[in-house]
Amino acid sequence: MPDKYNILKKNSLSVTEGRKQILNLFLESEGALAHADIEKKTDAAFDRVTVYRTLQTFVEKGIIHQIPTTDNSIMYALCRHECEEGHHHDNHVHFVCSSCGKTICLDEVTVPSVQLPKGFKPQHAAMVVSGLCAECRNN
Amino acid sequence: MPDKYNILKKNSLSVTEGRKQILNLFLESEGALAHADIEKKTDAAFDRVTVYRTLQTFVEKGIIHQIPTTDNSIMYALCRHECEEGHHHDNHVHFVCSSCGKTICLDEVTVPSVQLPKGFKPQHAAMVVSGLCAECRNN
DNA sequence: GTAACTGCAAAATATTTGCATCCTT
DNA sequence: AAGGATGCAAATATTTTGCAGTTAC
Repeated sequence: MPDKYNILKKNSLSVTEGRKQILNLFLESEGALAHADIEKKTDAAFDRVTVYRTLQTFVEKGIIHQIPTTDNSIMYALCRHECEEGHHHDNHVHFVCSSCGKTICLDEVTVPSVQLPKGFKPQHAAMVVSGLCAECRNN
Repeated sequence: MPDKYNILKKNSLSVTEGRKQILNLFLESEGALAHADIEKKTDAAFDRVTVYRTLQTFVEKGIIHQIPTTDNSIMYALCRHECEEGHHHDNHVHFVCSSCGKTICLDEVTVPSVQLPKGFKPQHAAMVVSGLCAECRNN
């Protein structure tokens, strides 16, 4: 099982209180988190700037990945599979529930490849599906 | 061919100078535009607030659609096909060139459907592919 | 001890809201 | 004339930067 300490060490990052707690939030959360979520969940124990910098560092190291949104925010989620610096493997579909608002990584659903028009050279593809999650559907 | 006046009329919007010019930008542009692009291209002829409100109105009416990004911005592009209020048909793949930065609607490439885990009910899917566009590839 | 990390202050940017005025119909 | 749209001012929110002090190794 993933361990805060080892994840940080493996990425040659100093093990600090802030990084441990923020990483923990991701490990515990089933869904993706936005910058604002992290501030709330840590009860503003850390400076807003520290949160920005921590998220940026985690993305650069490939510990978390960004999920595109349509509302001027970015969602972040753990990279479950092997991610290295500069080489993310967040090649899975993301789901946003329009009822509860949760953003979930569907790790087992791979982004299908598409045939692009002549000349285009694809490097990365992201897919976000919105709708009702299993829980909200039954309410 | 699409006509500014008719597009606005059809959506029961008053035909004003700002709306005509902003709509024109979209009609002329081959790619998607961000709020900032519009300010630049109109040479700040309109108040920043007017641009916000115009974009919001256009999205609500289904004249343009939003393209999700991973950088705290939203790109907007014309809905080429039939879009009605609340019912967008922007069911095509978007391409972002990592070299020139352009965001392009690949109207002819449909977002493939994926098999979601049990219980999830999909309503809408967005797909953004990044890589090199046809032009940048040859440079 | 040194390099890396954090917090604070402040600047720069971006977005929203209210209201008076102007324009479209 | 009436309702809708715009511009301006101002409040709010978000993100970035520099630097000094603190912490991890």
